[in-house]
Amino acid sequence: MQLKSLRIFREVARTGSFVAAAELLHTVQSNVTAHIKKLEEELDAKLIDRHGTVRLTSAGQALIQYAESILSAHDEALSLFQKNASPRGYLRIGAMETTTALRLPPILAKFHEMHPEVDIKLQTGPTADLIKGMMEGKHDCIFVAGKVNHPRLHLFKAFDEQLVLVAGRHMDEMPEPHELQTATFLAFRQGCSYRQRIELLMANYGVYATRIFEFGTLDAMLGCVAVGMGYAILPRKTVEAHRHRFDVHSHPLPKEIGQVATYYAAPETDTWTPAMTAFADVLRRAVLQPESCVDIGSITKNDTAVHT
Amino acid sequence: MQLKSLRIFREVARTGSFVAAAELLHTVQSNVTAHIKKLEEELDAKLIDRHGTVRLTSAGQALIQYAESILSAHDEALSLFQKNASPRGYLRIGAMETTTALRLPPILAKFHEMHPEVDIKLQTGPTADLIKGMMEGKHDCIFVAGKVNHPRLHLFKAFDEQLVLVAGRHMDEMPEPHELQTATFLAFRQGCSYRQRIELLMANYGVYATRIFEFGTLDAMLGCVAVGMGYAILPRKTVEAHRHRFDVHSHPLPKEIGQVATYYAAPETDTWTPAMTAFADVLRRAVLQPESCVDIGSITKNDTAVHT
DNA sequence: CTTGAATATCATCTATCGTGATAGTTCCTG
DNA sequence: CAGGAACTATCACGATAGATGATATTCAAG
Repeated sequence: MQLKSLRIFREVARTGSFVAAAELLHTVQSNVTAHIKKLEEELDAKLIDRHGTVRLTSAGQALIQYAESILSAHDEALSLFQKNASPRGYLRIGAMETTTALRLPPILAKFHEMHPEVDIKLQTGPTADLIKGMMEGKHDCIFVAGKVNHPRLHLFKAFDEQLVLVAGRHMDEMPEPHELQTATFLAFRQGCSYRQRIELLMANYGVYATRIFEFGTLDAMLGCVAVGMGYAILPRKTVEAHRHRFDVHSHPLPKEIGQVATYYAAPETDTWTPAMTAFADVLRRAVLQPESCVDIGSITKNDTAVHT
Repeated sequence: MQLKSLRIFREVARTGSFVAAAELLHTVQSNVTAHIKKLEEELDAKLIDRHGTVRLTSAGQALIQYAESILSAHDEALSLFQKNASPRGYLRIGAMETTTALRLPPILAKFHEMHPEVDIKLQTGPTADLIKGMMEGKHDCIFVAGKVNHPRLHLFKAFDEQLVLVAGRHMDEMPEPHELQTATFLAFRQGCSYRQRIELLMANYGVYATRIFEFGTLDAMLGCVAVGMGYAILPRKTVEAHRHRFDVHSHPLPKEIGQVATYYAAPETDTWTPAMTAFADVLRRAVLQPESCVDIGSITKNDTAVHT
């Protein structure tokens, strides 16, 4: 059985005529006859009663239901890959907690506005998990800290983040090494690249054993930092965006440690669904012209200006 | 896009190997490659990541969902026509009110017991409507009074019915012509063949204008006959089956009028669904060996023997 | 770097499909 | 009932696409 045959069969059933079906499907009548005949032979049942008026037999009526569902699924599948059509289906994005909180909302909003038929599935996790997840096909694309050194990867820098040391008290300058050595650090769970920065920072100060508490969410972490539980390392914009809710203070990290880029990574473009292509377009445009998107970072900066 | 290609694609996705898929589908590896390649060209997207381990890309994962639904519908359609498999799908039976009430229950019960996966749709109506309905494809098969003189019809006698004159009072012999002439007859609506018998009977008696009330259901008709509203003409077994509920009396009609056969009619066998074939089998067996089926007629005959 | 297992490519043969001409229906009309 | 119109079936042929086996290439592990 062939999809072509089912298409022809359906058209014959709809129009009630072999000739009409042939014209609508841009072929000739004899071809219609041949396809119907082939179907009938395969199923060993007359599907169409051709005595005078063309009508479906019982067998034909039984088949037409399945033909409809097969063909509609087929049409849907085709439309999913139609390049010029509005993209549909799923888009499974993986992103770090901080990126999700700070950077993605305006971009996702813009994307959803432009392509409302795409179902977005956003999953957060540390960089290492995200990369693994994408390799295993669990994410279509990911936002991670730093470059991913993997061949055959579509990769571009999405955001520049300035990391700061966050504490519950005001800091005029970086804390002394001995102070940091005994301090507790709050970080996301294993795999978060910012966490590696903590260790890098400590190493700079000659400190190698650090006490690190793990947190799953940004809110929990900032809440604990605010009450003085310890230090955290986070993007400056993230801290600023939340400062109106948490009484936290920050101090810039040395440039070579504090500068980190968030990259957008996805498999090669020829494996993309149209939804992924559309998302990459929106993302690229938002990154190049940040003004065109609502930047919640800048809004909250103004907000918090009142509080600081 | 072709069903074959989707089958191959699904198998590759399941097994994670071109070679394994080829073996399972009884073909060669190069053919698998070709089909996948064709799909990828048609959709203009890489569906499978062949680096080391074979895995679906985002595009592949998007497609596989549709492939599954297309193929499962296809498989269902095929199984519907599989001759040796247990029949499934719909069976739309049309039958006269009296046949439905008296003859069909044991047969339908037997059929349902043997083929529980078939959905039976039983519709009642007068003979003329049933024939029209079947010609229009609304019924798969019908039970009608008398032969249907149409070529290309599968037709066989299912039941012999003995028609009787039914009244609310006892009749030692046929009522006198003048009695019948002024009487009211109760019949099913236009198209019922038993109704024609009334007119035939009247003509025999030289009566041409008869007063006929129309009823939609057997119960309503018998109820009205019981309270003396008029006469009815019905199969003897039908009357007997209901006599314990209605106080009605009957008298045999003259043989040439009273003898009527119920025929089973369906389009030619090559238009049948397996469900229809199975039903015809059950029916034929029940007709040939009435004992093998529970005969509600005979049961109620014993029941009513107490009442008469 | 080599090896083995897997996929891609290629040439070839075969089966299938689409086409146009023609033959055979059915139904309507006079 | 004959003739014609409209439709479907059949057929032969050319084009296309599919299946196959041999061979080349790729990839990852040792």
